[in-house]
Amino acid sequence: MGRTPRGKTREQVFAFVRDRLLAGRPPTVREVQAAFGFRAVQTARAHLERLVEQGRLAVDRGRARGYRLPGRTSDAPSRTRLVPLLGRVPAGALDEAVEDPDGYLRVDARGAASDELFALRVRGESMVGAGILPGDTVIVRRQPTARTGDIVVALVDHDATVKTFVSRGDGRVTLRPENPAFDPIELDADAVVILGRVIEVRRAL
Amino acid sequence: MGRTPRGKTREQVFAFVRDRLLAGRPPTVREVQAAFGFRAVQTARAHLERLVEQGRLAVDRGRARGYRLPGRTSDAPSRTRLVPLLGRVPAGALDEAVEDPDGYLRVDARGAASDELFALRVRGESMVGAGILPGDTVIVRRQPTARTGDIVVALVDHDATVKTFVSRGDGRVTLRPENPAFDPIELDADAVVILGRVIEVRRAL
DNA sequence: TTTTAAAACAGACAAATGTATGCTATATGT
DNA sequence: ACATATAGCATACATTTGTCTGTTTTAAAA
Repeated sequence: MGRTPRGKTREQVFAFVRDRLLAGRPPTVREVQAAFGFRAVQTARAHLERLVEQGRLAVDRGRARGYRLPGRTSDAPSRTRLVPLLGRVPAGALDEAVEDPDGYLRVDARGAASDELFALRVRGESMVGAGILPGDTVIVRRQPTARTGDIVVALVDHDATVKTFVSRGDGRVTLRPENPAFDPIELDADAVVILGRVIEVRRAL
Repeated sequence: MGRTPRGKTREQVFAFVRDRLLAGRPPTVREVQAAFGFRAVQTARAHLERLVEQGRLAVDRGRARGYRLPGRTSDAPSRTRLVPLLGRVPAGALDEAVEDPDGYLRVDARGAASDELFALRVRGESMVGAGILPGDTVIVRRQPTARTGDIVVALVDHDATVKTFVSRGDGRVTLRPENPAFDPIELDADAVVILGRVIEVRRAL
């Protein structure tokens, strides 16, 4: 009946579908219909199809709950990955820890594949000088080596720890805390076990 | 034909469904069937139902793509919102700035609606003591008031700044930098313009 | 005002999808 | 070796869901 002003309902439909998709629960056409009280399925479908025409939604034709967010828009974070948040990393069993995570974070992946990333809660104050506080979450890219100055997650005494990596010329490396109250850890270069490099820090307040 | 060892296929089915759910694309029974090459729909369904019995999956009965991860909301980023990243906030025109963002971040919203949040790049070193460094991104929940100890975004001299909010008893408030090299800002309580409270800090390395 | 396109409604059909029943084969424990 | 629960197969059916055709109403443009 053309009741609402032009395009207004459409915006609300888009917001509804987008939120459902971001929540991981794609809606059916009839769920959109019900959400807006349309008395005809086709009303909901017309809105959805128009959004597809505009490129604001994508769709798997013929599939139930087939509407999607378009793969890559310039506005939206194009490639977000789900990254496992690990409670602890017992003695090198990284792969096993990844299989049973405490949860998942959504991370804007900049070139890294999903299985290359994991997240970890920071314990202790050894990195406060670098702006990494206890309870912060660090997102780590798995890699066995590092460069001087990288902040890395390394295995020390069967526990994962966050430190600044410093390669020295004499075949030894230093894991440097960024807190004068802590002492640097020195190891043989071939004895240090690096789990990965910290690529992002997050803190909820 | 009972080919695979007990429970082994089930694990793989669970991993498959879990990954699909985390990716926001719940599978149908027949998609599970196809993914594992089962020749009968019921084979896939039996696995899924068993996982539901075990409590490892939940299900919306009768709904297409109705399998879900059980309640543990920590497992799935249940409500992620797209939050506008603002380049600058010129003199209070927050609504206009939100209309023309530099981009979007995906944020796990804990109760906050999408239009209540925005993100901002931090300039200056005034908050390094709180682990907020220049270039960090702060995610802000829009609110006009704050409590003592909150880290807020406030308008000072027509520019947005991040400071710790301290309410004093005498009708004045202090915006406190967390860096001894900076001086606190004192204002009348009714003169301070608070744009919102910082709820998350992110730093890309 | 007239015209036009968008918004909404109504009913129907077909495909996708969840569900059920009965059967066979095999791994596993006793 | 035997019993048994599990894994898997085949087929059918009911519901959900995507899709289509046609009509009516109304906001916005001409």
